[in-house]
Amino acid sequence: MDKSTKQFRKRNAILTYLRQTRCHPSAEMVYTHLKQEFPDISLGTVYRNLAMFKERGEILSLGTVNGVERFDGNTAPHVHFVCTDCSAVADLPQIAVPEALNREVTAQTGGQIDLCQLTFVGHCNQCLGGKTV
Amino acid sequence: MDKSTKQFRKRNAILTYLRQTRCHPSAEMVYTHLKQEFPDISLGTVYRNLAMFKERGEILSLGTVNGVERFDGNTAPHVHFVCTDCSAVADLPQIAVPEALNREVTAQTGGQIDLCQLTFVGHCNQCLGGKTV
DNA sequence: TTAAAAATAAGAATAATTCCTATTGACAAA
DNA sequence: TTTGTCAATAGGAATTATTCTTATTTTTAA
Repeated sequence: MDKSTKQFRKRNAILTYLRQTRCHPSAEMVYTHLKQEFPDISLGTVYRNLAMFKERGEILSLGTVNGVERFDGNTAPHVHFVCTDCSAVADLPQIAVPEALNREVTAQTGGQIDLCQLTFVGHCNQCLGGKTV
Repeated sequence: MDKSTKQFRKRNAILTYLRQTRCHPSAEMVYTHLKQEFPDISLGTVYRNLAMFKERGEILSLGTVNGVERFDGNTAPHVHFVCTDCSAVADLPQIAVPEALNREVTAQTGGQIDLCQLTFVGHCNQCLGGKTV
């Protein structure tokens, strides 16, 4: 199976876009973007493929922001900042998630940890009014 | 304004339940529970009051688990474990969120941090099959 | 070219949440 | 006690995000 053929054009475009962008898009945002290259793409295709990639662990769901699910093509562990005003999601690559926690949590719960999400929620500089007076 | 009057019976019952329970309920779960004491309560009332408490910072939204928003009456910073199989949400009071991070994130983003959410996502002991073979 | 399989489009269906409007309950003034 | 007013609520309609279904298209293989 050569996944680079035309057969998977749209599917691949979805994954490629998620890996390139830094906006942590929603299904709707992915749809709007791909519409430029594929005017006949359907929202159902976007949802279906996002669910498949998520299932396979090729992308991550960041949970919902103001009621809309957001995705991230960067599966490496990193931290996010969410602005509840404009719904922007930004990476905080400088902040490290303490790694030892996974083992500790596994020990405490007796369960299996798939991923660890650290998210700071607040208001971004822009929404606060721009200049820090 | 005396909020302990009959006038706010249902509103207070919602907050009281959220503070007492440890199940991190959804709006539906709150509704089902309060229905016992208030058979004529409506789901709209639950949603409206949850939104109000959240707005005021009296409760927290933990984000969605399998598409359903979950709430927490415990506003003290603490960590959660989410099972994506049975949608259970558990507290991990032993695990501390590194406090110094808030300042660091504020510095990096130039924004304002309202809260910091650390969530471990995986499968609980029970859903894994119970016994650790 | 034809058949079979996978991917997709389109839109219907569903589920969670929000909105709207009439009703109820609380309280103060008469 | 009655009446007026205002906030809280019930009930259901409306909305929105997401999933499901079915027919069509595309791809690959023969």
